[in-house]
Amino acid sequence: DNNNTLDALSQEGLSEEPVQQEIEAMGSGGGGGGGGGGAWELAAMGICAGVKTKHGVQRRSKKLGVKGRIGSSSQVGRGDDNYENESEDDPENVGGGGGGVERQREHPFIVTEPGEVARGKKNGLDYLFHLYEQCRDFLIQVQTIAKERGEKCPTKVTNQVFRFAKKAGASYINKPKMRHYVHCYALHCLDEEGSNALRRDFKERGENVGAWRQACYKPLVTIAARQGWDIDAIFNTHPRLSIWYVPTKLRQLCHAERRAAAAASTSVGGGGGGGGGGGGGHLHF
Amino acid sequence: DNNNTLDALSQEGLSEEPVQQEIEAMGSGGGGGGGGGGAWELAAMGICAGVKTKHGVQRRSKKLGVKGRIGSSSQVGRGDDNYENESEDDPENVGGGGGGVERQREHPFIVTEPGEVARGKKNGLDYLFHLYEQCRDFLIQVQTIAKERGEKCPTKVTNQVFRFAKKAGASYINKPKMRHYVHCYALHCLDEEGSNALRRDFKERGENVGAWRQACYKPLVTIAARQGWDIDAIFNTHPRLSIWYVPTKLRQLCHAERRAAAAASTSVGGGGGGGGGGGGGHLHF
DNA sequence: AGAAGGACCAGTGGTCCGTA
DNA sequence: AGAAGGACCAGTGGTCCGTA
Repeated sequence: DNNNTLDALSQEGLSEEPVQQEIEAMGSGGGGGGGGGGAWELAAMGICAGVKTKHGVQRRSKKLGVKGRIGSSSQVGRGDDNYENESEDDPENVGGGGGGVERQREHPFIVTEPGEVARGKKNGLDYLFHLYEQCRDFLIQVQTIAKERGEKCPTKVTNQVFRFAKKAGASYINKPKMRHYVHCYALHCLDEEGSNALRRDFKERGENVGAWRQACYKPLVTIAARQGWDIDAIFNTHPRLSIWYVPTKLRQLCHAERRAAAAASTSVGGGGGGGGGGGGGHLHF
Repeated sequence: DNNNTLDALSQEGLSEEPVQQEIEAMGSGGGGGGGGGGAWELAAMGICAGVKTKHGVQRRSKKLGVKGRIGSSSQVGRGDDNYENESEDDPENVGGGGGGVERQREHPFIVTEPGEVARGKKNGLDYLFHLYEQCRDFLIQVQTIAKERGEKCPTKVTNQVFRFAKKAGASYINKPKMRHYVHCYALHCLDEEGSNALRRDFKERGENVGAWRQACYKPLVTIAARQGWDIDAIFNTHPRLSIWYVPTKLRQLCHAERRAAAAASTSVGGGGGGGGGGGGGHLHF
């Protein structure tokens, strides 16, 4: 259990000070939750904020060689987080540039068994799945604020939620990453046993994260087959999964496999009915 | 009943030939339906297409003095409905222009009693509400196609549905109009008796459509008050209303009135609990 | 003045590809 | 080579305002 704490703190080198302002605006929200959490929660919620960040200084002064975006830059919002003090047309900033301050990124994921802590500059899969739970918490907070203000209330993890997470200091959460692994989290939600088995198998065989990620599709398609191929219903029915958009590729795989199954059953007997299923598999990934 | 047919045909002067292609791509879809329809349906579905349009000729050759849009114009989609043969930079088309071909619009709405047919170059409110039912039909068709193709399936009347309606020949359906009167349709769905009474009242007093439209907000807020102020739940719970986005202004009015009611009950007794309600009204439109 | 709707705009879902 | 994520882009929700 102490290991968990250590691992959580290994993230600390990348976390920013949480922006309290938005958090203050809302009631508690969180509530429910269920299992997990613990040390994760502490690091995530910025409660470890007392610990100084190693690279903390330069973070805000970077500028990252931004290319001139079209539009936007008008509405400033109520946040005071806008630091646009340099003229956009300053010829010194255009083109080459890049002051040399190295970009910070999250450590890459490795395939870990359930409960296993990643060593070195790596993150484990328990941590990955924990990020999804954190996003859920952020969504609940956004929903609470929206209801209080009588505004439209998101039912999914939207851009607005990612923005909120970032403002709350969870700079390690971003849309491309979360979308990339949604189906892995889905398998974890829908068949934790199966998900765990897959993790052990891929770890044992020394496969990388990309291979494990790819392998998560197939069992999901099998689950969908058992439930009438309705992957949207499967997501929407599950309390923790319902807040995530069904990934395009998973939807396509389910559709392709449904077609293949239908064609097979037609060319063989023609019986038609639903039920049963399972069997071979015509998946071409 | 014959009058209905006549009135439906009065729309015919503005309807375009339906584009069958997309319609062929899908199964029947429609189904359910319930009440109304009849002659409306015929005109709407383009079954009267045999009747020639008076202004049919110039329709497609207009060009309407389009200002140069940014972006788009790239992806052509699978439709063959793209008639971009004139160079965008043709100096003769830029600026002044306008060949003189007059723009066609739908006749304006007037306040009519239930069952009453609008005379002259006007449309009645039964026709307005019928447009909402038509949009529902178009949505169901879009959903059917999406499911067949294994694509994301809209639950609301989206831009995609409006585009589909237009391609299917229902050029008289457009987003700004439908959004403008959503709350009027909502009242019609949620309290048809009340809606009918309001129509009779406003007709009798010779009020115009804008005044009637404004007056539709208040009874809706009263309904919301009775149901715990959750206007989203009220929309989503109703089978025909659930496909429409809650109008911003209606949401704001419900929120403002909820605040006012809460403040009043606090300053008087402090009792707190939900229930009852009704009473005075602090609405400032 | 009253009303219909083309056209615009800020912010979305989705993910590529320059980066480390 | 494998992976994280800034940044982009087509199409969305929302509605203003030039038009009739």
